[in-house]
Amino acid sequence: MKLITRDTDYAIRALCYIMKGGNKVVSSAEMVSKLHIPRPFLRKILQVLNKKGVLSSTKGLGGGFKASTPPDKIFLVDLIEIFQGPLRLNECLLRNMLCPHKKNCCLKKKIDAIERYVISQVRSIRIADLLQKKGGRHG
Amino acid sequence: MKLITRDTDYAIRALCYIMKGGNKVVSSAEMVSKLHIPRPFLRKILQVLNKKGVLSSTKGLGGGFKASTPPDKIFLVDLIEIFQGPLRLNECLLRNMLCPHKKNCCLKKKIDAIERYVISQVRSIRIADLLQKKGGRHG
DNA sequence: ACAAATGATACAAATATGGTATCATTATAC
DNA sequence: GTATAATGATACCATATTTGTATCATTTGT
Repeated sequence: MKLITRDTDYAIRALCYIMKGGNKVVSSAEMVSKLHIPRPFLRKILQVLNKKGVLSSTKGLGGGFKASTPPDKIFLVDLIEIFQGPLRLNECLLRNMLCPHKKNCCLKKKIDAIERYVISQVRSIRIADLLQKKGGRHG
Repeated sequence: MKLITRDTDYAIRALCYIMKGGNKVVSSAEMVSKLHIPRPFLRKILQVLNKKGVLSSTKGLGGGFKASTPPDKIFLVDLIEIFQGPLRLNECLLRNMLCPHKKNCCLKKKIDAIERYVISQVRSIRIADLLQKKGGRHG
């Protein structure tokens, strides 16, 4: 089970790279060569971040991406939800129908509690927290 | 992202069913009809639980499965690991090689902390805890 | 006009999940 | 000892998700 899938991870790396460069416009080509992410895949990810308003893009020669949100306003949970959908540990479903004992299933209750904790944690982690020199994510 | 996959969930249901019946020998056919789990899938799951020593089986007419471990000695984390492998939230891998900044990646550290919490929680949940009349999992 | 960049979108490979199918083996009842 | 009811072993398959690839259109700076 992965809390973070590869696209989310790549998105984090790209955002950190852009932020560390002082949020100047960075082309996908530069990020590909520095971060070693497959080019078409990274481009797709950047386009998603653009559409979601995390990044803004400029086309044409000298174009690229910059952040449209400061790094202390971008939370890990947001990126997870963009690329992986709502963060849920608890998909206790029988086929298509819901479990008939859903209401008072005590396992569900316990997992819900774990889920709430995990969400509260990833909600507290900001891109800004990942920019320290030690412990960076530059490649 | 699912903390518990369907096979783990079915395994829990089967174990609870057996335990609630006082740990008498129960056939897979009975559990299929009572728990509404696809027969070949449940059989496969029961065979795994047998091999792992959680259940013991008897063949032939009147045969079936009973628990070989009391319900307060079977932990959720064990079942998760049997069916889903080691519980890891943190599969921060670049292709096949490890991330070069693994050592002091601060995102990894944060996720590790979350992971430790989740593991401690699922380690604390026993089958016995899921057997209360209210909040049961009988179907 | 050309080149360098992104936008949009469709396709594809690899893996994980959820499930089937079949035949062999064992044990009980008669 | 044979029929039957059960599990054991194992191979196969369908679907969804993840992780990409490929292509062409559009925009912009020189």
